[in-house]
Amino acid sequence: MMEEQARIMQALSGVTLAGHSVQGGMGLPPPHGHEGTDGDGRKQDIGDILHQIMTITDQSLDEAQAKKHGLNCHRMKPALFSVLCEIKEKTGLSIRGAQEQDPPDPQLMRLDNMLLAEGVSGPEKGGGSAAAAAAAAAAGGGADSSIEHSDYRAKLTQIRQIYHTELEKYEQACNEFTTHVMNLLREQSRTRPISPKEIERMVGIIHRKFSSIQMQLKQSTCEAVMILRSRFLDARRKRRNFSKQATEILNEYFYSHLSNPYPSEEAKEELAKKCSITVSQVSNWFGNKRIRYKKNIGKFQEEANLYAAKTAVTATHAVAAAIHNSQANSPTTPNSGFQMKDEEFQLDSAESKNSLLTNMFTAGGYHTPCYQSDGRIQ
DNA sequence: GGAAATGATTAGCC
DNA sequence: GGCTAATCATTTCC
Repeated sequence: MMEEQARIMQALSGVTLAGHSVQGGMGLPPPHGHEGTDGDGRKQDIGDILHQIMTITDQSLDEAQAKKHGLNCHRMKPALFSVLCEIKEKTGLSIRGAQEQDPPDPQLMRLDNMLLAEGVSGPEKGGGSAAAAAAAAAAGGGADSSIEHSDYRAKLTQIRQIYHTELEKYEQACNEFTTHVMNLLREQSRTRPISPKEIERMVGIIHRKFSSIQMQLKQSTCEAVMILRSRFLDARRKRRNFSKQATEILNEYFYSHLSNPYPSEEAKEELAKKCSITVSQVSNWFGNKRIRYKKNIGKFQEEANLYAAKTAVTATHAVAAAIHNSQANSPTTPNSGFQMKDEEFQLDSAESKNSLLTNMFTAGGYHTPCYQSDGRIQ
């Protein structure tokens, strides 16, 4: 009985994956200690070794499989196998697995959260449009910013695509490798003691290895997003002057509301719309304008006059149109008396407006916007 | 190239 | 939160 067990043990230890029994089966000479002492002897030894190797190579797989099958079918094999499993269990080889339930990695959680927030991972919501919109608002509205916005989104979409492609590749590779290793271990479990727990542990190790690769991918993706974001936000400093038309609209409003140059939220929105800029840009503009005007009224006088004249012309046109309409609608109204030359009216109203504005910003003038003690215009 | 103009940012105030 | 005042950074003008 004991003799038989020993024979099986020897056979099992000599069986390799391919099913070839190398040392015990083929009877190769030991590597040291039996070499020939002369040259001819050595040649003979090498020749023998080569011959034996050739024998191994020539040996059919079927034969090896048959041997292996023979061992597996041996009546003592299950008993011996369970004993070996028991011994292995006792040595604590499979205990480690229980301690490898790691808590979620905070670094990984941070990366996941960031990728989710930026719209790289998770369901596609326009490729981080919220971040892009926020950045676009800071960078300034208008056509240019919408170009930058779409540029940002396009680049983010690119990053997203690369990320998902790579992630898919990793997952596929992980699954393939896991399946391969599991099959290998299951196959080997027929010839050596491998418990299901051990296979599970091995799968866990593989998954952890692939997770670390995935983390690197996530880290790289986050870095790419950060670089893209910082580049995009840096564009804020590269300001562009507003269009002439926009500046005119803002100035017109400013000088026509000189006594109270604080547009309401609605007015700001309207101006923003007209000027193709953001509301915050309108606020910035008025903030700058108020302070610069206040600091140097004299310098802005000419500009004030110009816009006052413009406003007057616009108002005149509106009045003229109204009169024209009323005349058209009431044929009894006499035509004479209200027909003024635009040029004359422009001059008159410009002059009157000029004096009005001059008065507004000189001490004692009726419309002088009184600056409060803190400098605010009343 | 330097000065002036201009849009944006920031700290502090209310 | 909106405003002022100071300042920065960039663009425009000469």
